[in-house]
Amino acid sequence: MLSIGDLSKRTGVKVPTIRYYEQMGLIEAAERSEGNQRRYERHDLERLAFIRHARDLGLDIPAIRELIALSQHPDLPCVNADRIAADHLVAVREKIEKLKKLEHELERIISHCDGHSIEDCYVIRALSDHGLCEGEH
Amino acid sequence: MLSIGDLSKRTGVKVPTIRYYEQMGLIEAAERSEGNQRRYERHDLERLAFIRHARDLGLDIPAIRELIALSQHPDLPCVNADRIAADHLVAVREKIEKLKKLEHELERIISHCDGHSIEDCYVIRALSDHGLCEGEH
DNA sequence: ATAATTCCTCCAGTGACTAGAGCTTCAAGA
DNA sequence: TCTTGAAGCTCTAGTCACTGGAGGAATTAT
Repeated sequence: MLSIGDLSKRTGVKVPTIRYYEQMGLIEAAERSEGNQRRYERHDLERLAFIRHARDLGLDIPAIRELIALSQHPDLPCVNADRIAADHLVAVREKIEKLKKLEHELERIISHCDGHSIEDCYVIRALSDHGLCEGEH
Repeated sequence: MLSIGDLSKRTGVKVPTIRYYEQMGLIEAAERSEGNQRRYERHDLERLAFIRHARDLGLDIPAIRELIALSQHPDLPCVNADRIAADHLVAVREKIEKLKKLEHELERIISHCDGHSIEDCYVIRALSDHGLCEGEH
């Protein structure tokens, strides 16, 4: 039997976050001690590790809820789980593309600036005048 | 003289967002018509375009506030403006790196799944067992 | 003159936590 | 057994950059 603090230390998930996950329905409401404190078992440790891992991969809470629901029906086909992961991969790739464009644009703006006065500052000028940009954004 | 709706159409910034920027001190409180409606001029159009552009580049509101303040002192050296842009570039690069790791991990997880039942689903198994991961995350 | 559109302010919601107030329970040492 | 300090409890509010809606006033078009 683990206290919420023990569970937190073992998983690296902060105490308030565990309570938040309970509230969001990702973790079942834990049993309570006589004094109303949450008590957890191995089962909860695994569930929380699953959630943590999914969050680290950037999945949002509705997606995690769905994955948990799916994982409780071992006999179903796993296309839905695969779809969630694949959709997320697409979203991650889109974000990378956007950020690469930003990176490129920022590099260009910074490298054009000679570091003298604000008056001639390419950073400021580029922001003021979209015409100085290369890509569309 | 432009209404807030005109300004919105010309800049692509939504009406409530313009009011929000005013509240955040990025735009000066506009003059008002007799009936208390905001009236803008070319000056405001430029300011809003500047803000929009900076937001598109991913700069946050405090950074934009600082850039605006700097831009109003043309005689100052522009190292501070350059620093804001450079710091942001570093942050963008870090985000890209993180997302690339995620992309890689998701690709691996998805490609390992044979698409049969949840019981054997690699997506679910990988989430349950961090030991199946390659990188640290 | 009337109708349709746009504007106003104020308040609440988004996602995924995080922090604090004020109180209760637990665990360890004296 | 008593005490004390840490950890737990609930509830509320704050984060960031908006976004949306209610309810009412002003403006514009017909």
